[in-house]
Amino acid sequence: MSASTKLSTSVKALSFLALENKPKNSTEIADAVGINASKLRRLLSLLGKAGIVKSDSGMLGGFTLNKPPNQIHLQEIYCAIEDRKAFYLNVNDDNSKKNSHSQKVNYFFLNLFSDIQVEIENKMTDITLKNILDKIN
Amino acid sequence: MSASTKLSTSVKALSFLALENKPKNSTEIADAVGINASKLRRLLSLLGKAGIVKSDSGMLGGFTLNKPPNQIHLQEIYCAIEDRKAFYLNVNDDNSKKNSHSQKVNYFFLNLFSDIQVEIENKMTDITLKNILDKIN
DNA sequence: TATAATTGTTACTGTAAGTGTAACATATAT
DNA sequence: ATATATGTTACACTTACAGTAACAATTATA
Repeated sequence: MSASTKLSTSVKALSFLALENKPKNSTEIADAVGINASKLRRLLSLLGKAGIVKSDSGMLGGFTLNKPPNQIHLQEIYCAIEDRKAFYLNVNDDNSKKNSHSQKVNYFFLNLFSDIQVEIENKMTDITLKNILDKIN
Repeated sequence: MSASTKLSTSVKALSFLALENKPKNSTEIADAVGINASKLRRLLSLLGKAGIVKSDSGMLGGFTLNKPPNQIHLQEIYCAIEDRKAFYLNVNDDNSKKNSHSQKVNYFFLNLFSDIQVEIENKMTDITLKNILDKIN
């Protein structure tokens, strides 16, 4: 899954949990979201480690939100599921010697891409799960 | 090659042409940029179709810039080498039924990603090859 | 005209990455 | 005990990608 697909899938799952407001197992969530249950558990496991969802094993187990939707920011969802910076953009610097022209162009783009990433992160920090729920209902 | 790598590779090649200011064949450019010549020709071919470089076959052939560096915008380089919108971000909408919750979340993200893309495009429209050359020298 | 050098495109091969599923150890309520 | 969860690993399958090579078409030059 691409980073952006992971993000939208996570939000689908989280908003489902927000609306249901009781423990839901991976099969139920997977059905609602339209994704394989095993794959979803891998995603929810990451969200759990970040403290966004709570999970319980056993017969009455399942997943629930670990905090209210207005305290869950898009940015933290992204950071939970992706180790790289938001929407990482890369340059090819394999063959560039020190101080070469190639390397300087690389630096230019790394700076540019870094600026873009900061803007994206700022945008995502301003959006909470509650914002999204309000908007789509 | 990822979209962002294609872009930086293209700029490396174009800035090499700008500095040399005479026809250069694919082997020379490829050596300077650190990429396979055949691969580079595929990229330059796209830049040629967009009118950014001029190419000539034959013994005295090669590639030259088709307009001055201050008239070559990052945005048009990107459009030449990539058919999709700048840094396309996708959502998974395979299993979403009409008006379903899933689909609404998809729409939310499509809008968000579209906003981000517009911002990136604006940023790239403001940057010319000459800007880059001035900055890195 | 023959030749050498070049672009533009296609094809191919090996490798890496991604997808979807299954399996199973661990945990827990009844 | 048993049934039902999660969390993680493994695996087969497919897709995508990278790098290279090959070659027709084009063009200057002897």
